[in-house]
Amino acid sequence: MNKVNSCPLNFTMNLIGTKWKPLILFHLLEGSLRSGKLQKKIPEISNKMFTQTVRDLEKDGLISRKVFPVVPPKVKYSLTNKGKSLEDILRSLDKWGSENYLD
Amino acid sequence: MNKVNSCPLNFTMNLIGTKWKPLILFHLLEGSLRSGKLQKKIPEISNKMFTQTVRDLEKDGLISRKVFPVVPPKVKYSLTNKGKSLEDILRSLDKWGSENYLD
DNA sequence: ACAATAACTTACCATAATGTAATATAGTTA
DNA sequence: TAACTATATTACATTATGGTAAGTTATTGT
Repeated sequence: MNKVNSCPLNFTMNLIGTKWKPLILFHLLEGSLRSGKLQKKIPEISNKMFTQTVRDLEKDGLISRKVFPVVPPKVKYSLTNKGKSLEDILRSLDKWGSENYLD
Repeated sequence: MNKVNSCPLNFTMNLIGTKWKPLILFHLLEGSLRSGKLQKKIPEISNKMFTQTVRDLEKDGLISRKVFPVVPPKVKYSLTNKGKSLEDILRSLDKWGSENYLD
């Protein structure tokens, strides 16, 4: 996508304005989670989109990924400080949704 | 798109989580604007996407569209109360963008 | 009569986002 | 030795989003 940012808002939307990103960040607000548990918080997401989305978020420095060298694999995701700085926004978006769900 | 909402946040993102919607809403925060003026605030948007997006926003009750029966046409867009209720969120998103632009 | 105007609308095409299903990995347990 | 595990990857298909360029409208100014 040709990501032009005519204003800061646009920059933000290009970073988190997708179907799954805010949802994943939101579920990590309560603390770090193993990959499987995080994914189960979002039943509708496919395996592929989950991996793809957390990779994107990691690339953009919003979450961190810690791999434990065990078998079967163990991976934990958590918010970075940058990710945490979105907390108010994520909660506001969620709140707005709950207030406007019925319309 | 199959819009499933496992949490309110998802509902919100399905409503405004696109490339242009937040931008248009944002520029209407300062008051109503004629179609052409609004579009010029967002130089990168194509004619088609502009119309398509304002129609979507109108359908979802976030903006209102007033047509003046004159020639050449005159159309004004403004935020509805529902749209105005996004003000804090829009400004927060914009603020976050300006604070994280450089990274 | 004819171009200029503002706000669309349409047809057509390209790219990005998302989905499904199958497969890989390699120790642990049966 | 074969199934089980949690995590991830790959190939392939579909749907959503975005873009370009041309056409439409009806009155006003020339």
